[in-house]
Amino acid sequence: MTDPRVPDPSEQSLWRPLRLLQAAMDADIARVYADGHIDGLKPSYVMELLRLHARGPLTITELAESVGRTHSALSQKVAAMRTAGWVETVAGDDARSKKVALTGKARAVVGRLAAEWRATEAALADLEAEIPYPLSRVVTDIERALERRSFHDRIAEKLAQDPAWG
Amino acid sequence: MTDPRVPDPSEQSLWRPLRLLQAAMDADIARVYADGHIDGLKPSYVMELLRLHARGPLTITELAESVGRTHSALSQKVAAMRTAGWVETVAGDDARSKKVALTGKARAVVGRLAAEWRATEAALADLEAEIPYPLSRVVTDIERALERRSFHDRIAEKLAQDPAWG
DNA sequence: TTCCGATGTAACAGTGCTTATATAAGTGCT
DNA sequence: AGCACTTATATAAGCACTGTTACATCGGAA
Repeated sequence: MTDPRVPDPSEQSLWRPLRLLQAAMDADIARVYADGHIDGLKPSYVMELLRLHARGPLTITELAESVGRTHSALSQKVAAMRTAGWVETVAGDDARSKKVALTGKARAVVGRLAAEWRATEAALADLEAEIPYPLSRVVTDIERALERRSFHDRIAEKLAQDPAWG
Repeated sequence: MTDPRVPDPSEQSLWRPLRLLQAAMDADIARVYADGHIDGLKPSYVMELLRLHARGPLTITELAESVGRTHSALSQKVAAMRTAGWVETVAGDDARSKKVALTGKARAVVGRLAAEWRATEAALADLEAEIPYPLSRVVTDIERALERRSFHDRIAEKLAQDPAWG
């Protein structure tokens, strides 16, 4: 029952450690947010808040396009953020488009969010400096390799060579 | 309004490319499954099917423990897989525990799933060989660095140094 | 007036969990 | 045997999150 040709996902060689590492780092980032405990702020709002802070008031449509979602999805998210008191709608260029702007409450905490963000980036940069070959270079190495031949095509080729296939 | 001290997540330096890369590779793996178009097989079932194939019939509780979920969660997943015709319940060691086993239909396709899995691993191994410094070494490098000091602590330290904090 | 553009909202889909409860079967004690 | 307790599984109900489609509204432009 332990056929070596039958891979057991639990023993996965490469993909899994990478995922675990990334999940662990994500969890640590989440812990940082939790440490700072900003009351009622959902982590999923942070990106929008920082973007509004960096770019100033944006319309729903602009926000939607910047994250590749429908206006409806963003409208709902913004509505939730408004209910939670993080954003408010101000008059836009004409009366049909409104701009989403940070509230005072949001402005009071966005500095800390930005600091957390910078700290995460800085920690990552330090981590990079500490290892022999920077992660960012590996990423671009891989990206270049995948430009030459996509991951999908590589898998398909291996598959075609596998006698158990077809 | 474009304060350089205010990070805009859309311009994120390091984390984002890594996520995008991983998402792109995930999407390619999903495409491989879609190519093979095994009717009605949800990608989320693949792991369990391969595990059952590799290890033989397992109880719900064993499956639950192996993925770190409650038995209830697994019971529901197994029920769905049973409805879809991928697994059946066979008698276990005593009458209260049942073992989850692959059906003939599942056995007919699990060879292909295993081949896809192997192909993905092989493609990954080739990709590794193609880049100057293997991803797996970077992963262990980072793991070792994080053993010395956790990512959380690194971020917290950076945060403490940030005048905008507090 | 008619249409478009921007937004809001209702209804719902789907994944993947959780808690609490139900049912049944084994185990140990008296 | 009768009882309490534990183990294994099933199921009901619901939540959190995230997203979708379809429709409604309202202001501006031609």
